[in-house]
Amino acid sequence: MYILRLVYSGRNDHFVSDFRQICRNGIILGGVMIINGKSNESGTREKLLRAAFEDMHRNGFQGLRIDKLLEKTGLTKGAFYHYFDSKKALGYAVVDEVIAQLINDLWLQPLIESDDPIETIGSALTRKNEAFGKDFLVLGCPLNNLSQEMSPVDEGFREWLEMIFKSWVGVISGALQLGQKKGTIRSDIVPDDVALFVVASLEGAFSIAKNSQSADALEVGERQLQAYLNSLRT
Amino acid sequence: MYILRLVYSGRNDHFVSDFRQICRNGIILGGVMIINGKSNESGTREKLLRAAFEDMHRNGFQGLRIDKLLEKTGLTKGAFYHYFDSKKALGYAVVDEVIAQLINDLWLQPLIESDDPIETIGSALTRKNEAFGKDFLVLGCPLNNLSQEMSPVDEGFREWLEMIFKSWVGVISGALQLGQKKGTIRSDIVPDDVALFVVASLEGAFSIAKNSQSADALEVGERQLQAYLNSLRT
DNA sequence: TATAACAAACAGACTAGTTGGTATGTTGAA
DNA sequence: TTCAACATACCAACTAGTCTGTTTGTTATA
Repeated sequence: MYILRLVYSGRNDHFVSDFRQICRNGIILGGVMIINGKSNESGTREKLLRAAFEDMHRNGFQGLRIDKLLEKTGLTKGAFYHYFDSKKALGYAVVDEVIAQLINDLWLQPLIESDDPIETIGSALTRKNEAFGKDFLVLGCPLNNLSQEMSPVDEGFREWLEMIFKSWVGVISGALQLGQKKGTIRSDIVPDDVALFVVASLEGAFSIAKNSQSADALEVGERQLQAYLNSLRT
Repeated sequence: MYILRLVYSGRNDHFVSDFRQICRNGIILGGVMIINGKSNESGTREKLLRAAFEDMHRNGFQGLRIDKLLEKTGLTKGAFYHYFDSKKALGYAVVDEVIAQLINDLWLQPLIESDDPIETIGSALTRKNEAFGKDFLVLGCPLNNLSQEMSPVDEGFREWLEMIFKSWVGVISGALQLGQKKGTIRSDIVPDDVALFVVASLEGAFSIAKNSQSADALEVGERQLQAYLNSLRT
């Protein structure tokens, strides 16, 4: 297992090309880096991380209770504070090692390798629904949830999550730019703007689906998004 | 001041027409009703409500602290529990009397009276930015925030907020249907789906703007949304 | 191979501070 | 005198974090 670490440089053109390099090299390059880390042998840390992710997904970071986490995992305070300095450190680790990973696996990697961004986004939507069960429907997008909750409260969370959002938008934008170069995407659209709109409408649909606790909103949103994306084709 | 109370019937066609009636009559009709209520004379309740809304907007309902609220308003526990049975009752009241009101004033009423939905949605976006300052930018949409936070945690909140969302989507859909009848909106689009997509993309843009703490995302989102809406014109 | 020295990986009781909520008292107007 | 509208003191439950062990594995040395 590797630990993903994205650092956004702030310049989109560089960002995307650098990202491509990283994925080949697996090292720090330009604005983005991936640090290869080794997982803990014992599994205790991973157990805590996974359980914390689940609880945070359901109750938010502020709703996460360490005692409940330990009860759930069958571990103790000693074990917890051996691996994490504080509750906040655990939260950061979840963002760093779990949520960033999910976005990377589902969206970034496939898009970086893609020649047809619209087709790849569509397949990401499909894979999302296949990979994640009802939990993600009812509980919403972990990235969006945490961002909503923690952005006004904690600057550390906010910056980390913003980085992930920007990576996501940046990669979609890069894919659209590539499409423009190849002539498959209309040249009159602004890739950065469209990419942001894609992510926004997706997160919004997620949000409403979470509220209504049904797949309907998500399906409708994705269908409309697909229609919108198809209108970007030449 | 009146207290808005929306009850969604579940049928969109009925919903919209009924809603039109209510707004004329100000009484209970069909699936939706508005109950005229009188505000408390003393102002203490309103002071608590307003302060609670601000705190909930910033910290969420679970982050709202009664003690802090009382400190802020200069009131005491006695005053608080005189007007509200519990913290949750206060939360419900904020949804019922503040948030629903905001959505109603900004979106529902204007759209119900509108002949040109696309133009009206655009003007709502403009008015939104004028009426609400930076708070709404950094703190996000109150409806979306609370929905995100409370939907998985408390069924009461969830249902109330879902009702507001459905009213919002329903009214947009109704306006689009009217546009279709008048021939100003393309007949091949599905009003319900488009309406949901509008709300979703708007909430998503709000969400990302909140995370990045800048108006950029919101402006981009709204611009893209406008472009999308214009493509629905005949 | 036996053993001392040491460190990582926990276990579990305890604490200081916080939180929503209650019980009882006071006051001013009708 | 009655009652709404508060004020104040207090409580029980909860919560992140600490402190002091104990067990288990590793490593150096005789």
